[in-house]
Amino acid sequence: MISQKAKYALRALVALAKKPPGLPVFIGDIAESENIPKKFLEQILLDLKHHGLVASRRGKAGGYGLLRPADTISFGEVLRIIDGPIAPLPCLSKIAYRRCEDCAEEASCEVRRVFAQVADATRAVLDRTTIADAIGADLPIRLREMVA
Amino acid sequence: MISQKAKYALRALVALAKKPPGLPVFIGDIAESENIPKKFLEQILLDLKHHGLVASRRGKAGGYGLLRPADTISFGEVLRIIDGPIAPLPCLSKIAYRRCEDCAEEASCEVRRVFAQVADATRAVLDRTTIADAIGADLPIRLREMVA
DNA sequence: ACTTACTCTACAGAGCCAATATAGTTTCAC
DNA sequence: GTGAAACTATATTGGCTCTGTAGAGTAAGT
Repeated sequence: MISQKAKYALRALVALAKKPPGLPVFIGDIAESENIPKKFLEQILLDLKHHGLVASRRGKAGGYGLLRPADTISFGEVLRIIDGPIAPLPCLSKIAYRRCEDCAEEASCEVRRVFAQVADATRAVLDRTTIADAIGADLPIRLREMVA
Repeated sequence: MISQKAKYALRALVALAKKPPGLPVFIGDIAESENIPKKFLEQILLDLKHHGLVASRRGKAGGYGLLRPADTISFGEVLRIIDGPIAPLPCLSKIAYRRCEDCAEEASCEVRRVFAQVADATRAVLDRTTIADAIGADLPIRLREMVA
């Protein structure tokens, strides 16, 4: 299960990507149209800003906008910012690897072997799908590459 | 991330499957060999028993054993018992569907569309892989069927 | 100046997770 | 039958995360 916060973040990015680029959008507008608590969304957008996904302008004509093209922002990147590692086990994470200290040997761990498959399958979707893909009608994503 | 509890449950089932069927195994033995807190493992096995995966015998020559053949117990089934729904969003769960009340229309939700792909890919692995598969060397699982 | 809106820190209630505690109950060996 | 070993069951704990809320502050335009 992804967190509510991650879901909000993705919905907000999708909403931003649908607007003409360049024009900043008010937090309040996104919050209202997407049904997200405004103060909570402020935190989320701030977080995304610190990671370079969006930019903001203050003042009366301020607001938020995408800093990078929508087709360069993957779902996986957003999830990692908001929720942390995508891997189902800490010993399978690429960005935050941690050994399972209760597990004898990693190489022979049957559970790990199976979840490695899950992690690969999940990453195949999340790291290849961008905000732009989500808006376009070209889903479902071809999964053939991951089988190779 | 799956819970520690689910990881313990899977490791315990794998350990049981490695033993000759019919002979009950002590909780204490599994706890020690798998490095699982014994009292915690008691809860977990009890839970699995209530769901019909394992059986127990009390008394001096008691212990736990698999109630069903290892090749009929999938990882997905265990995860659903211990951790609940596998789906990344409540509105994508088959066993515990719940509408996202903050989401306008389900059919047009871009986030949902993407995570439906994730859910399919995840289920393809977890529901096809059994405890017996995990022990055998026949991984990786062929993913071709899910592309079809 | 004044309004609007973004920025940032702090915090709080709820619920979940992992584990422990405690008190039984059953079975079998002897 | 007595006792030890082992399973059964419930309750509780401490810590943590999740989902927000509050409020003071800062910047930009008019």
